[in-house]
Amino acid sequence: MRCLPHGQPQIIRRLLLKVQLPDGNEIEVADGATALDVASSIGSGLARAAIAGKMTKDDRTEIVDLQKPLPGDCELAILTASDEDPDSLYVLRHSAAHVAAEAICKLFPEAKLVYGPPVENGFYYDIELSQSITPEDFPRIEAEMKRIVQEKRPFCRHEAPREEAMVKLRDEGNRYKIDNAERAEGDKLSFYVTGENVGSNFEDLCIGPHVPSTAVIKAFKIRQVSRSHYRGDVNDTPLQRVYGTAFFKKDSLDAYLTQLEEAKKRDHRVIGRDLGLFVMSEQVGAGLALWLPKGMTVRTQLQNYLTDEMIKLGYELVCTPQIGQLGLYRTSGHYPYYEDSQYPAMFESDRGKAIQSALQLAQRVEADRGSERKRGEVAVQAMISAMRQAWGAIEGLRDDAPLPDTIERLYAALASEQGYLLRPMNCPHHIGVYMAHPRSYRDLPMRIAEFGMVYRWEQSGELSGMIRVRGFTQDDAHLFCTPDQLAHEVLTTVKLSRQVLEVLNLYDYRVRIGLRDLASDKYVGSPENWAKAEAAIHQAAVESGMNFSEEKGEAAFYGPKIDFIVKDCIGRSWQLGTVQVDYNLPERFGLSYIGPDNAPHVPIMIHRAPFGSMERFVGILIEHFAGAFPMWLSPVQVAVATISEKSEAYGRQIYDTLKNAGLRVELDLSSEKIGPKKHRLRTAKINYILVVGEKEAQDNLLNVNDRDGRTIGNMTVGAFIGACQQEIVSKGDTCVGV
RNA sequence: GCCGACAUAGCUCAAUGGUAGAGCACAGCUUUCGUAAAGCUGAGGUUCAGGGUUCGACUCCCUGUGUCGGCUCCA
Repeated sequence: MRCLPHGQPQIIRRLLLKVQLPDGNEIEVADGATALDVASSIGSGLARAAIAGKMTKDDRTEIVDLQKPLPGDCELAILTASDEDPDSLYVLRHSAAHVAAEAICKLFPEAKLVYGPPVENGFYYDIELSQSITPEDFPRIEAEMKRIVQEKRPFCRHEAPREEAMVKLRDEGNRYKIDNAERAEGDKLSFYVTGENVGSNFEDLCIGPHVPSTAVIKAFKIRQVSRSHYRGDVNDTPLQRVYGTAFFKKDSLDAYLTQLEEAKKRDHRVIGRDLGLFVMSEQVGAGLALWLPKGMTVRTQLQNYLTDEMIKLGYELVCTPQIGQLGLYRTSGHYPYYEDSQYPAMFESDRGKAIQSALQLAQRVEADRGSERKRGEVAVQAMISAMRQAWGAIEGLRDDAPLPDTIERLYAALASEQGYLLRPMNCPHHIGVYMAHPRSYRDLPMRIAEFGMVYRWEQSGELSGMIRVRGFTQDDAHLFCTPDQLAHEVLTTVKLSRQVLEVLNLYDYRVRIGLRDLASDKYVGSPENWAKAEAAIHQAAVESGMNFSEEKGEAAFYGPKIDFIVKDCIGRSWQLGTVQVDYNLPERFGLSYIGPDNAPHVPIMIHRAPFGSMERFVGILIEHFAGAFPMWLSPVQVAVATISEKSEAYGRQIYDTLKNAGLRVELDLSSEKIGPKKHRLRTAKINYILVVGEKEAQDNLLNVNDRDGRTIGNMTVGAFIGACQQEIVSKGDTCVGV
């Protein structure tokens, strides 16, 4: 028994901690025990495999170092060196980031470390370094990392009181670390040394946790280097961001890298070109897709499907133009608030065009400094005086005013100029449809739909194939309803959105409720309206039974929304379908219906687009199916390939029969051998390839092959057509077989 | 928009300041072929556009356009 200094027997208040394990068992360990102690008490094998603990106490879960004493009774899971466990990988990759940073610092002594977190599929480290790191440097970095790993150095945590630590950081003089430390919470700061030798081994300010030793980091790869800015601020210091990944096992790394290679082959930009689905033309303009006939076939099938479903649900189709008067968008709030995100307005009068030009010049000059700015200001003044001579003075505009005032006056002058805007959204036009007649509550809900093309001036760096474009087609509809009808209509639209994803086998989506950010001023409408709209959206999400996350600041400017988000083949997330509840635009446009009380009421609008954008949706779909569309969507469903010229007549006869049966069919009479012919047709992702030669002609049969290389067998034409029709109706089942 | 890289035949890529080339695809011919690539021949180029340096530019410099990877943004 330990004794107190006074020699009195110690009264032991607490000897044991209760630790609940994932299997439900509870074990007791000594006070001060660590996750490693718990692992050891369960088994030495587990202790060897352990890399961290996942501890829950007071409903808070955190991942902790193996060596950290447990704070009291808790739940604890031991994280082991498993590539299957995202938590284990998270810790591993955090540690790998430290090793990468050490390697980079050794090779580039000038490098200043900024921030190096684990991310979804690996880690990155932001570094300030004037010299560019290039892919040619990656093998050197990896070799240096390998050396560090082979030294089997432990990760050792050190804590210091905040003030003491800050002194040390200031001595080091790395502004980023000082900044990070200042933003860290708590009265202590922690550091991790990669090794046992404080002072000589690599050390980084870090909250942890880390794996016990570099030896655990068995498989890693530096993959990419790119640019970023400190704290994401483009005006702050430019940094180099080195991306890497790490796994516990080499096989897992290899599998991951192979998967990335495979994913690249699914890229819709490559498949879209190879299969002749769409092109992007430099002559037409960035972000403006040209749908080729085969791509348009896919799109038309999707549109027909959705249209049929909408008609069943009581929607009606409308068609509206792609531009509209500026006044419309002033009322809606799109113009000039979102001016930067729109194609420039087309002003009608010379005066309007001149003011627009002067404003654009003034805005550009405002960003300049020094003599360049002085020259610019002179040019702006010259434009203004020329305008005065031509059309008279612009109200409030003085020659000697500072540039910001001039910009404000030009803006004000532009506000009364007439012109047109390429529409960024369809809703104002659909509101025009609503306003075509007086409406009664008996007309509601009114559901109007249009595959409407809209144009947005996306930043040039954002454009990406069909997935992020400047001109796109929304499968847009607007529902106008009474408050009583709202909940039911929102729920129905949510169901429709899920239905279209799932009919295409797209189950891997997440649902996000976008709410208003109270701190932002980008929203229109009253807090009461917002509260009602957000409640309606929330209720629909709950009733639909989906898992969802709620995110502030993701609402549309007129209302909250439910977004369906999917990933492309290289892991980027994109919004597809959306459902939005809007109390505000009806108010802004003064919409009304006559209620049963014979008084006017303001309807509520629902904006919804299950595909979102046809361009983006088809892009994602190309990647999802790797170009091998289910038969109902395929641009070419069947190919007839003749063995030789001797079978040409029979081939033509089969082709005509299939075409008359409504199948999309291609005839290949070329003089190649059947091997290369099949190869070409399979590469074109045609669902079924019918080989026809003298034998088939004699027996009046088809030799049916699929695009995966399987020979299905011989069938009669009638049986084949029947199976195809069945497969088309099923929207995804395989029905052709013998 | 910012940072960086890139732009050569339809596609993938060569050509280091001195006559722009290959494979695949395409066209013609030969072959009439039985299930993952037959042979020969041919055509195809304002080397993204415009300007500059140079005796001479695909190559070096500037500007613009576009593409890619990030950042930032996405009503």
